[in-house]
Amino acid sequence: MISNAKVQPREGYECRTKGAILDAAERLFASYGFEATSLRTITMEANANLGAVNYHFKSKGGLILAVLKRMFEPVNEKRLRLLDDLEARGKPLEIEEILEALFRPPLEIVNRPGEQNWYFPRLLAFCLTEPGAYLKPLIEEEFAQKTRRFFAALQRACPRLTKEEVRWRLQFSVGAFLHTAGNPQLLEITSEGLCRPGDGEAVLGRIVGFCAAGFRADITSM
Amino acid sequence: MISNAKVQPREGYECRTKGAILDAAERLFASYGFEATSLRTITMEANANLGAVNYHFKSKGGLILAVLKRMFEPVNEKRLRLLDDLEARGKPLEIEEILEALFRPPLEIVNRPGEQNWYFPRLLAFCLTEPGAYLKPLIEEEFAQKTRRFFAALQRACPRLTKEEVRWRLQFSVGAFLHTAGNPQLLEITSEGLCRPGDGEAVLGRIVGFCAAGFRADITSM
DNA sequence: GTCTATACCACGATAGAC
DNA sequence: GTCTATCGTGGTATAGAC
Repeated sequence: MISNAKVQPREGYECRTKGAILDAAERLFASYGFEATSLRTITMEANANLGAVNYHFKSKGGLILAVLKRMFEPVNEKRLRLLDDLEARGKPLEIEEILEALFRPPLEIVNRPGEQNWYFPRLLAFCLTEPGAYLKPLIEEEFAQKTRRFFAALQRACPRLTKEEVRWRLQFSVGAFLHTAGNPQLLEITSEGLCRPGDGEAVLGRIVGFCAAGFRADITSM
Repeated sequence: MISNAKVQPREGYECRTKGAILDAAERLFASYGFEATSLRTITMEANANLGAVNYHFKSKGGLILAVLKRMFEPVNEKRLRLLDDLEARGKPLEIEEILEALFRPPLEIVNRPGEQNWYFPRLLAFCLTEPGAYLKPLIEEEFAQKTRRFFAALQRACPRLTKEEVRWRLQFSVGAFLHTAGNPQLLEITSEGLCRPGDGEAVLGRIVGFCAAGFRADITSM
């Protein structure tokens, strides 16, 4: 309570440690997974001390959360920007356009050439099946809120469907996307080489087409 | 090499240990996840010794594999039996019928009343995003092979699509299913209570309808 | 406020006795 | 087949240096 001025790092100490840990963690998590990457490896790679993790991120779960958050923020921003652009035109949105705005940003990161970002939706898919409760705040903050606008846009694009029905189909679409983009190497195995996820643009077109058809369907069996 | 006869458990020692460990592991994995469940907890619950795990299953990964395999086998058998029944009728199969044969058995397990099997597709989804390589053999053996017949059936039901295109759409469908059935509690959060996955039959109808429409779509954007 | 050193306990694996 | 003892490594908590 006495002094919270002068919270700058002292001379010789910068807050570069925090960033270095984040960088190393992101790279290592992506290569070996959360569990297989130890804090000791991360801090060694980052030229930092083991205790610094606990100081900056409280726990390993906190570090994972910070890494994921830093990765997802720009993607979600881009998604909303694309949706803004669509809505700024003034005319009604096509289902395909909405889905493309939703799926293109993460796929673009994966297919950015020369970088090892293929793992991005993989982490996303992984964090959505992670049993630990420590990811819940991230999911709520970064996703539940952001997808709300896409949900609303889809409702407007599907006036014949109930709100509930639209939400179900959004759920199916996200699942189709994650399971495909999130496990490229798994897809190659199970499809026995038939599906090559390399060409992001083609994958995007396929998914969008598939899901849009699902949104347009009249489902009678209920 | 000398004697592999007489591999019966010694007097006072039975091989009930193996089964007890499997039972306890299945229950605990489902509740707390693979990582958060320790071998010590499992063996304590099973009234067995820590070392017994290593003896019977070689490693924790081996135990996980054995648990999953025991869970998935009856489901995959039922899937193929349903497909057999359809094909035995002699007339061409509808896309909806094939998808239902694929998705009903796992959903039935989840919705079996009075048992705590809600986690079944959860484990399935989890094991498909698990970074560790130790699940690959299971995936190949239990899934890649079994889905081959469903793939073939879908090809026959969609004569206008190329082999590759059918395989992509099967991938999307599986993703839609897993992401929905695999994380019921997550769905309730992100949909803000709008989607209640409780009624398995309704969910099945929705997913099947959604995916079947996707299979019927003419996707021009490629 | 930032970082270091260090100790602690739980975990998975293994070797060897019974 | 089963059990015990022990090892190396992991995440975490803390006291104290700068």
